[in-house]
Amino acid sequence: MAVDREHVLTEAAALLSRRATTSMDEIARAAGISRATLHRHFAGRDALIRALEEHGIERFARAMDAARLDEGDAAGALRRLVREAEPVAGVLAFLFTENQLFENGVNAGWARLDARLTALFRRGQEEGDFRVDLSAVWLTEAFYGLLGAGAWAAHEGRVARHDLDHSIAELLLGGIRRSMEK
Amino acid sequence: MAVDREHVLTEAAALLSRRATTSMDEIARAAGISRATLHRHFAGRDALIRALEEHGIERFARAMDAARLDEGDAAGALRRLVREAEPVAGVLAFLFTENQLFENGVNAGWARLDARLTALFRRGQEEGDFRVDLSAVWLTEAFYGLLGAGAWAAHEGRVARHDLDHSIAELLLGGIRRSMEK
Amino acid sequence: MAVDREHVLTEAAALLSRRATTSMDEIARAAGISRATLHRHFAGRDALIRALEEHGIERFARAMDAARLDEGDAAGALRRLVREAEPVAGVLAFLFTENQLFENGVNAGWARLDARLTALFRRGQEEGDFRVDLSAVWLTEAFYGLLGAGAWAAHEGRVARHDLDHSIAELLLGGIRRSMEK
Amino acid sequence: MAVDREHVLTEAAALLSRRATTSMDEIARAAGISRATLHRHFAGRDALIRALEEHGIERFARAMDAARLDEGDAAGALRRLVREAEPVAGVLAFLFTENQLFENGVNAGWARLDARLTALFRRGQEEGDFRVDLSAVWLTEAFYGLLGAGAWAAHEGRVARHDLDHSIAELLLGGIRRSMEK
DNA sequence: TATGAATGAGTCTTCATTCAT
DNA sequence: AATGAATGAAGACTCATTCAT
Repeated sequence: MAVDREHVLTEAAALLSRRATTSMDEIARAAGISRATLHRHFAGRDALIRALEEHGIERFARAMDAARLDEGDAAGALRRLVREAEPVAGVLAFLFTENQLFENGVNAGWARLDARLTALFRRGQEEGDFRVDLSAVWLTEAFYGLLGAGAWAAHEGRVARHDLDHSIAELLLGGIRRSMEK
Repeated sequence: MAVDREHVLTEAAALLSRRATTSMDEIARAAGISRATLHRHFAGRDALIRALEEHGIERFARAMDAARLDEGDAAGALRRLVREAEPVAGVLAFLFTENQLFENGVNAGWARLDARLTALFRRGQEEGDFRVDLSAVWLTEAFYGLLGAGAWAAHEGRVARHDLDHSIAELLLGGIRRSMEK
Repeated sequence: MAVDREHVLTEAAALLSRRATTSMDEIARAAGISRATLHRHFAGRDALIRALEEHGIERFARAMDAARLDEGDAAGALRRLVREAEPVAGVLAFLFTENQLFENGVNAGWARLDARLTALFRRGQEEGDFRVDLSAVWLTEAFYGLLGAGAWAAHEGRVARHDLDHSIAELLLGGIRRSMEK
Repeated sequence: MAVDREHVLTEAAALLSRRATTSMDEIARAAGISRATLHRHFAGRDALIRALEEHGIERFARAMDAARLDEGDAAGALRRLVREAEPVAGVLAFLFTENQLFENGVNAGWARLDARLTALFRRGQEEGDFRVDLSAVWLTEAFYGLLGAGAWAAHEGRVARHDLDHSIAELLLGGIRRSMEK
């Protein structure tokens, strides 16, 4: 009965994104294996988190690919990205708060993804679709923040998972205010 | 009365917001007192976090008062709230992440603050200023998410602290898209 | 199954009987295991003492069984009991001193053993062998007291362990005074 | 409001004889003073216990004096001693179990009192009143053991304090067995 | 390969004691 | 003289990790 790394990572992400101090024991139990086995598959706690990070990067990269960021107008691309990235929101939220990793700049993968996202916002600005008084870098951060808030709200049952894409994308694109032209 | 609880809590908030596993020793040292003294003032780690929660609630409540949420139009009130709440953003973000507390529903204080915030959004919708396709509850969550993202971005130096209020409030109110009427 | 709970308890009893403040570390070392392992087997100091109590109860109960309290005359039964119970005397003495446990009335096991002992004394009284001006309850307490004193005296080298049974049983049965009939 | 050392010692004895690990804080509170004040009057925990020891020695010595051990037959003297010593039983019991002191032989006072007690038993043996198959040293230990058991039984309400002298003295002198000549 | 058992390292917590008022 | 406050030292406890089966 080979252990399914993917499964373990998913469980780990679910737990760690809710409580950064979740113990190896809790993770192992949630994955249905023993602590020792968990250690056989991931050299240690750090390695597990590293793997989680890589897992998140990969899934987020896939979401970006699937969203075809370069096609059509920036707003449409952003909408597609929200839809594709939403399932990864939990992991992203964890990695977002797991600041040590970021501080160490351990993983160049993130920088690349951040860059792609920032590029999307910049394209929107250059094409005249997005406002320019909000920096593309800030919009990148805000994207993560809203995605995390959405994941959390859905998890807590405050927002219907069905509405999530719309809730996030529309807020991000149009803001709260009722706009005149509508 | 040499030890200032307020001071200790501020230091603790600063450290814990960045790393949830900060040890009691580190917190004590940052506050300029001994571990034993820290324990004299807060019965234990849990008690400290609980106190931090109460502290955050109180400061956020004060920010709400200072923002005079009921005066003027909802958008203006929201702008004022962002400005007043920004200094508390770090603590709020930590408490949000450290959600064990929330799960236990320990503190009714939060519910009350959430309600005030939701009421503001609802007022905006009723007065025709805010769009109604995004639920007031979701906007409440999104507010926290953006506030947290802003605090983090500023801490990481990706957004100038000086721009923070504007960045958060404008994104929240107007969204990314360049609106026609401007 | 390398660690033998029985062995650990025996060592713990030996140490704690002599010094109630013996540290977990000392106990662990005496048992030949690490502190962490000690904690793995006994959830904490309290749990260890609780286990010690159960252990003492069990051993004392076995001593009672072995002494066949109901057979022959009460005096003979008492002599047999002293002989069988003597090895447990140390633990019993500790548990008696460490009376927080008793105050909480945690363990009904004791009550049952006390009752058996009291019943023995009562039988002796009813059969005309034991005096009736000393209550059976008091004799029960006195039994423990003398057993403890004996264990202590032997440990301190003031009484030869070889004489212990005789010293305790004879004092209990016949008292100090030289009796006429002998 | 000068602190009454005697009062503090009495409270300390009461607590420590029930639980050897009673903290300085508990003792201070029981005595109605602060921890700091307790430390002003007794240089430290050890000093307090030392003082307690001396206090116990003194009171026990007085009890011996009052019992006039050398007068009349040994049995009568023993009866008087039990009566006089009974109020000190609690302290004695504590000091009896507080073995470290004994092991260190810190206090020659005890040795002297022990010697007086042993001498009484020896006198009884020499005068033909006490049996000689139980060593005087053992009888000394047994005396403490029974006194302690009595104090405890009375405290627990298992023996009426009124019966205590008789219960202890009679058991010690005559044992359990109904003697023929009575 | 998988795991129950064991442990070193480090954190939390408490206590006796000292200090400043 | 008395005490609230502060702390060093020491013990309890937990966790990530390793070992032996």
